[in-house]
Amino acid sequence: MDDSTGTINKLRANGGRVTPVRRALLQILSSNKQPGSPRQLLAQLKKKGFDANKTTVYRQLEMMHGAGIISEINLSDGVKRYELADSGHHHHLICLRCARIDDVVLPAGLEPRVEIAKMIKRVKKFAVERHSLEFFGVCARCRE
Amino acid sequence: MDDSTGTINKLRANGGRVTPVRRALLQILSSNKQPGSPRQLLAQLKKKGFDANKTTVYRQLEMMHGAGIISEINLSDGVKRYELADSGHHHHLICLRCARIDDVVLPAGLEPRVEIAKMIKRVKKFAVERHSLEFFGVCARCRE
DNA sequence: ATTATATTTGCAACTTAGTTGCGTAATTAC
DNA sequence: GTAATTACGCAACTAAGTTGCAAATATAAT
Repeated sequence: MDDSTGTINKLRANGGRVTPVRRALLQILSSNKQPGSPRQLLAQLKKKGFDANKTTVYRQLEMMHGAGIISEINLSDGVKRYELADSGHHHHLICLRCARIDDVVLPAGLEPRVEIAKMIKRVKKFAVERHSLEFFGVCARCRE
Repeated sequence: MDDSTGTINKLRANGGRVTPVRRALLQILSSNKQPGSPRQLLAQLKKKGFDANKTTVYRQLEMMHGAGIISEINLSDGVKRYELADSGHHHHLICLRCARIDDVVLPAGLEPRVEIAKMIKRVKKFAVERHSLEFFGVCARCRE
């Protein structure tokens, strides 16, 4: 009963079957400290002994993303990254030197959700469903 | 003396030569209402009678981006888009139905730059250099 | 437990974005 | 106008991501 039990139930709830590859992928995602690219996740699967195929990984990620189990992150390098969705609403700090990705949770007052969404609806008649906010800069380690 | 004159000077200032392709690209970028992908920009070039090559377009965009003449936008579809940098700091509204991209300028109070950057430096020791904030939702036209 | 059904998987081939090396062409400086 | 340098076009390449289909396997029904 590790961290991935909850997400496995979510899988079942979405009519998905519980296969070894899926179980392993979820376990990997739940133990990863940083969002992983399909390529990295595939490598991690192989390290675990699964001779998985990239097609499978892409399909799993797509399915789990659609089911809201994982969320997708787009940085500037053209590679998608995935992390468990239940890690709470947060944003990312991307280090321009070492490429490390850290999380940051903004205090409610600074979170751009509510007020800005209202203003955009009023001025632009655009209904915001979600936003992405990423910060690029230099991390603590690289600044020393 | 159209809108692209200024950017052509920026080109010269950066040691760049003024070639027909560059002139045309800048003209296209300055008349585009939405950020354009390399593919779109190449198509626009061809429509103007330049039998340009995609390599050239990629190289131009990279160079102009490096020189700060244009800025790069990364959405969720794995395609980079470019717009003139001197259009002022703004964010994008991306319609999930029609894929149209609109701009929005946030009032100073709602702009996540200053306060959040300070807080991130304090708490995470991370020095923010730039941020990207995009809103995904449904545009006015598609909501009717 | 066994079987039937539907989903998942792996493979190979494909598409699209973007890159690299190099010879040719064009711009700028003289 | 000529030389030096930069930009261009082409072809070949890498890497991300997709698609069709046949074989494998998880689930549900017996």
